[in-house]
Amino acid sequence: MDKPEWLPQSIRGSAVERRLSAGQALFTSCDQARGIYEIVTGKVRLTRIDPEGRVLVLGFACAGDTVAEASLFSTIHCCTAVAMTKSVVRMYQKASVLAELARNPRAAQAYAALLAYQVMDLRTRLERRNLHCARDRVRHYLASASDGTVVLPGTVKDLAGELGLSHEALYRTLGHMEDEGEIARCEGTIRLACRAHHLAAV
Amino acid sequence: MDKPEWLPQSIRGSAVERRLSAGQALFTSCDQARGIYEIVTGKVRLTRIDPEGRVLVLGFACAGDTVAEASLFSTIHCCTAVAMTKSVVRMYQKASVLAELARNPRAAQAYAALLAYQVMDLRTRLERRNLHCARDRVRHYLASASDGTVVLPGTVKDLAGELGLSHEALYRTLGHMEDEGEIARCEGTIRLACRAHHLAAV
DNA sequence: CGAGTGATTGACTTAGATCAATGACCGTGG
DNA sequence: CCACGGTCATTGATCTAAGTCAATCACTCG
Repeated sequence: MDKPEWLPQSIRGSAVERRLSAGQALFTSCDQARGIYEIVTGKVRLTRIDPEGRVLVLGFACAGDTVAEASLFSTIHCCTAVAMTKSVVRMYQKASVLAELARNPRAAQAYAALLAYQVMDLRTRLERRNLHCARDRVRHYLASASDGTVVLPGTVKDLAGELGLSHEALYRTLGHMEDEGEIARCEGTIRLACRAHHLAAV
Repeated sequence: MDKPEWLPQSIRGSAVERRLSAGQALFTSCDQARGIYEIVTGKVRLTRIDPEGRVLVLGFACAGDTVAEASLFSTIHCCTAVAMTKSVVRMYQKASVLAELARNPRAAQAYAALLAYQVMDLRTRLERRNLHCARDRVRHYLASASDGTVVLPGTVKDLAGELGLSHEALYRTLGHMEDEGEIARCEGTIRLACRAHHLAAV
């Protein structure tokens, strides 16, 4: 889910490559956690399926990202990873990563920093779920974009899962926000209109 | 938020103690993160206030727990910690903790494990927010109790914040579940009724 | 003994879930 | 090369669970 700078070159050699076709699962919820994965090429979607059958999007991993970092200390995976496109991944055995972390304090600290970042990110997402109005959730999501432009990592439907909205509700909300000039959409990207323009439209 | 077994005895000495009265803030959102805190006695509530002014309960820390572990890699706190009762806390300077982690691989690994656990916990909470029906969220929350009995760490109102419900909705839901025999409540604890009994009531 | 807060219940309103239908697009296999 | 099945994007209509406003009672803390 984030840059694997913390993975020292030294254990790269022990990794096993695996290729996936679009739609193929890398691992699914409750599978044995055998190690962590680095995405070499392609894109992987992380999800959980709730008891109701609803999809919770946990995130996306692109080339260079690692997934299942937190599974290092767990025997099973708690989410499902599915390749969105034809992808190549590298698996690092749990044992060798743990050994490396024990040996290399710099790597251990970088790994801890990565996890700390994820904790903060998850808290932000939890905070977003606390907003009751669909539009506020979208605004909160867009607020993370420093330059006012967000490139959607997945489909709009995926975004709906991430925001905890039905896809219909999200389509409508985006539509309204566009009508009112608050945002502009174009090919999988959303641009926040400058404040002045938006205020003018209201 | 969790047991500080990872805090090596060696840096305990450098800690600074501070005492708080009930309702007093240990730190608030956007404060400079100076270190991590261990709760010696008392109880602390971690919250975030969303843009709407709504309270998101991030968790509670009791004697022995540490808070703000993830702030070790951040310059500011992203949440607010308020003492729920008269409390005593110990602060460990950021620099000395980081130095210790760099020196002591065992501590670093334990710290990483703690963060990994938090990541999984947060994902579970996010998953809970994906449930749309109040009752399902309550069930999901209670499901984490292995023995079917949950001792509420805070007030029912706090639980409402944790579950992302208005307190009224939660009171009503708990009331209905109790009426139907699905749960039993007593002095801040909730007991899941045995399945047979519940089914009989329906 | 008031002030403040939690717990609880009632009445009303609404945002969003749900069900449903349509058009666009895409990869695939005959 | 094209028909077909699948998914995404979009919009409409309907319904309901939960939010909001409001009032009351119990309790605790100076």
